[in-house]
Parts: sequence; C-alpha cells; structure tokens
Amino acid sequence: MARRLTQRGKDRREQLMTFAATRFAEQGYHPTSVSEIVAGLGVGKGVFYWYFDSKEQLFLEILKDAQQDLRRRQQQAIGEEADPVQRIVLGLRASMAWAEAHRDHNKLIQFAATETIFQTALRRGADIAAADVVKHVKEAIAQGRIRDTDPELVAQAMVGVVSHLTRVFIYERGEAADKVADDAVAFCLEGLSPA
Amino acid sequence: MARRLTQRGKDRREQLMTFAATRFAEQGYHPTSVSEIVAGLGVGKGVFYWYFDSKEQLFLEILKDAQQDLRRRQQQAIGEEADPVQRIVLGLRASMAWAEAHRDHNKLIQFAATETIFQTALRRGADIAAADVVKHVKEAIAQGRIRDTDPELVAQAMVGVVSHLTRVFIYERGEAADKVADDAVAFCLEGLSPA
DNA sequence: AACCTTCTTGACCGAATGGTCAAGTGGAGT
DNA sequence: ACTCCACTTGACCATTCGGTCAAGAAGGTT
Repeated sequence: MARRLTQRGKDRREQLMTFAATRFAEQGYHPTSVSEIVAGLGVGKGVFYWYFDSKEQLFLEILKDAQQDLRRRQQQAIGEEADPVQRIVLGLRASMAWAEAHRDHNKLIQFAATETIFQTALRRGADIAAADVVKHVKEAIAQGRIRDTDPELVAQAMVGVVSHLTRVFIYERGEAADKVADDAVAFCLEGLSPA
Repeated sequence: MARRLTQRGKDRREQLMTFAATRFAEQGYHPTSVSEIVAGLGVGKGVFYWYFDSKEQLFLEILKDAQQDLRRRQQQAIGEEADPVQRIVLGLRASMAWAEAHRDHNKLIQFAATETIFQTALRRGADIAAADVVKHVKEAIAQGRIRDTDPELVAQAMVGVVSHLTRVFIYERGEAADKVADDAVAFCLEGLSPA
C-alpha cells in the first residue's frame, strides 16, 4: 500500500482506525465487519480499501500503535529516575494509568494474545516491554534491593498482576486506576508476606 | 435440547466436544466453522445439530466443563490440608498442573475472557474459583500468617500471576509446570522483597 | 417379524462476509 | 480554464456461514 496521503487522507485514515478500534473492543474482531465500519462512518466500502489492504492489516496497524503508545507513556513516566525499584514502580503505575485511559486499545492487546494470527505481531511489542522491566530488575538485584531470582520471571509475573487486576478491578468493577495501582505495587513488592 | 441419549449418543457428543475444543483452541472460535467440525469427524452436519442447539451453546458447554474440571482438580489437591497458606499454595500448583495438562481448555477460558458474549458465563465460574481463594486468604490473615490487605485483591493478583506465567513459560516456552509453579509460589509469597 | 426411538445424511436456505472495480468527484496547482 | 490525482462511490462477486429438514439407517424390544 504505502500511498501518498494528503491531510484529508490522514484524517480519514485516523478516523477509520479510531472507529474500528472501538468496534473491535466492543464486539470483537471477527464479529465486526468491514461493512459495519464504513457504514458507521457513512462512507462507501472503497474508502476502507483505499487506506488498508485488509481488515487484518488494519488490526495489526492499530495494535502496533497501541503498543508504541503504551511504551512511550511508560518511558516518559520513568523519566530520569535513578532508583531501579522506583523505575519498576513508575512503569507499573504508568501501565495502569494507560490502561484506564485507553480501554479500547488495551482490550485489543488482550484479544490479540488469544488469536494465533496476531500472536507473533503482539509478541514483538511484548518482548520489548518485558525487556525494559527485566533491565530494571537486573539492576535492582545487582544492588541487592530485591530478591535474587530469575529477572525474566518476576518481570512477567508483574505483567500478569497488572493486566489481570486491570481487567477485574478497573474494567469490570470501575475502580480508580490509582487505587488499584497502589495495591498492585504493594503486592509486587511484598507478595503476601506479613509486614 | 436435553435429549435422552444412549451410550452411542453420549460418545458422539463427547467426541464432538473434544474435537471442537482442539479446533477452537488452535484457530479460535469464530474461524472454526460447524462444517469444519463435522467434516473433521466425517459425519453429516445434522449430527452437530442433533446434539447441540448452536455453535455458541457448544462453546458454553465446553467452557462449563473446563471450569468444573479445574475446580475439582484444585479441591482434590487441597484435600484436608489445615494450613490456609498451604491451601493457597496447593491450589495454585494445581492450577498450573491442570493448565499444562489441558492446554486446549485453558486457552478457551482465556479466549472467553475477551469475548463479550462469553464473559458472563465465564465470570460465573471465575467468581466461584476466586471465592475459594478469598476464603483461604481471609483465614490466613486472621491467623496473622500473611499481610493484612484486601483479600479479594490478592486473590485476583495471584490468578493474574498464574495465568500469565502459564501462558508465557509453559505454553510459549515449553517449560515444566512444576518449575514454573515453584517460582510463581515464591513470587506470590514474597514478591520482590529481599530474603 | 414388525415397530419405535435414536441417530445420521446431505442437499438446501437466506444472509452474511471480505474484497474488487469501473466510474465518478473535488480540491489544489498551473 | 484545465489538468491531475488523491479520494469516493456502491453495485457486484465468489464464497462461506450457521442452521434446517425431509428422508432414511441402525439398533433395541416385543
């Protein structure tokens, strides 16, 4: 594809991606048809295929944008923080804040994890994100700030905590991301161990 | 539906559910057609609709069985154990062992969490499972064995740890459930805190 | 044997689906 | 005013989907 786009074109493209993302998040990827997307925007079907090769490519595009945006947000939250443990905490809080603000995109990421076609694309982004955390964990271990265990494992464990708590407490029960993030941080730092 | 089934009928039904479960797990619910399921078993389409009202009902049936089986396995692993913390640990290990042995069913549970249509059905089972853990957590807190925090939250956090580590380390990287379970238990009990 | 119920067949249905394309429209540059 | 090309249209296509149903086969009971 890779067309030359005018401003008008860029706007249309973004409009399609935004609208499709909400539909995908609401009713799922497969149940959302291309006809439905273009109808929702009041345009002809050809518009869709002018900007995207296929429905699948559109989804991948949205997914990539979402992952990039999340990572940007995390890095910018961490900023110049020197303490590795604090960097972990900041990244974790940023993830939850992002998930609260971008439900649609976050749901698509969760969905992509269950669909074979999208798993490889998803993993590219997920691996990058995990690598960031692993780096901080290693540094914290080297400084004796945290327990000496497999960095990869605790990094993934934290991802599991964040994503599941987000789903249950923020999405299903409508709790505030800040509050849930506090609890998630406490759990990751101390687990169940008594004070 | 609720037909009277002979042994032959019960076998056929089970055959359909088993085969459909592997297909659903492999390629997803929507991309798997009823025609494909019956073709895979070498039978006519009418056979499917003799045993099930719809594709959706079949999925819900498989889902319900999977959740029941998992719970049974957990309870039987816990047995008569008196120590609440130990009960949590045993349940957690049982979840991972089950997930390793029943990849297909576990994937369907993960998929169901992303599809609006199946979320309510899934939650019925998930709430029951969570309630079990919450009970143990409350008891452990009362005994001063673990930190005094929201029992619901730590229960869900542990679910998040288990399900994500299962996906990444057992499914994607083929590690042994025992080993991963050891690490998951350690993380849940102590978090990142130094020994 | 006849008979009843469980089970099986596969052609068929209407309603989608993702994707194409010849024919246009309209705004910017000259 | 004319040209150019980014954009838009919507009828159309092959294919597939979930689901139905009249017709019969298979097996047990009497």
